[in-house]
Amino acid sequence: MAQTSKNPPRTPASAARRRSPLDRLLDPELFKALGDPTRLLLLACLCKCARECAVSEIGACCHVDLSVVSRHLATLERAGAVRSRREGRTVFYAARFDHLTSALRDLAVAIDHCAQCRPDSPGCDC
Amino acid sequence: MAQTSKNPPRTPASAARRRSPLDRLLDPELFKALGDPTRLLLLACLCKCARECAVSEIGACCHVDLSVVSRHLATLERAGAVRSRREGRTVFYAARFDHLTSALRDLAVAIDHCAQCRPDSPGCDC
DNA sequence: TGCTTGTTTGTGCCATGGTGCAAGTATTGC
DNA sequence: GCAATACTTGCACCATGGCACAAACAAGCA
Repeated sequence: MAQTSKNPPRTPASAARRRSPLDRLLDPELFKALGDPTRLLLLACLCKCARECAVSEIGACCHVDLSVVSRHLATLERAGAVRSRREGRTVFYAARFDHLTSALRDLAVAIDHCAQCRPDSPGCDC
Repeated sequence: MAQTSKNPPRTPASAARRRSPLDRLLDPELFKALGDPTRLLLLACLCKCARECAVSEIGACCHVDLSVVSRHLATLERAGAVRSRREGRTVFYAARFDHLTSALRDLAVAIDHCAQCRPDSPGCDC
């Protein structure tokens, strides 16, 4: 079998062609969702509260229109950072702790793996 | 002393007022830098190669102008994801493995901490 | 001093996206 | 049904940002 594919790629071009766990974990949607200060503030509030919070309640933590808060929360939900649940007229949002931490830790593991791979180290799947 | 400040915040509004490790770790600049697909591709290539790569070499891994690659690399460097070093005419970029993984792991730890804090659990600094 | 290579910076174009306001939808209570 | 509450969606405005092209800058070489 191709032993070469078990070593780190020699050039960025060959690295781009090769599939690795990194490609799945470096999710642009998640990082794009976390790239806005207002959204980070909302997410931080949900994490700190560590419970389900209503949209109107969450809106009190920053100075933007409630419609903007609603949109930001929807963006965070699409990215997998929070989940929502409707109860009557109220929609509750909560941080997805497990999903967030595993996404971060899995990525850290994948990056560590790349760092440890050397041209002469077998078993590399970077 | 204020025992209440040692419990999780009860509302998102009070959570926003409170300083916690999360506020420092949820860095918009880092996530904004990681929020673009082209930049993620460049970073992935640098991680997979696990060595210093020249700008022109890195440019071969995606189909955008070299000037765009240069700007993306500068953005990644400002965010702390990569470092650069000039050697003659050539500028070498490399992934900052330790910085990246510690940023991710520290954030995971802070989020975990929030998840475990309960209103009756003392010592909370979320 | 040119000439070449490697990279960055200036500029304009265009798409994306954050925002407020207003209108619409969903659900409950009277 | 009607009004009130809670949230979402439509829309217009504007700032940001990714992009290509061209020019400038940096460094080595003839």
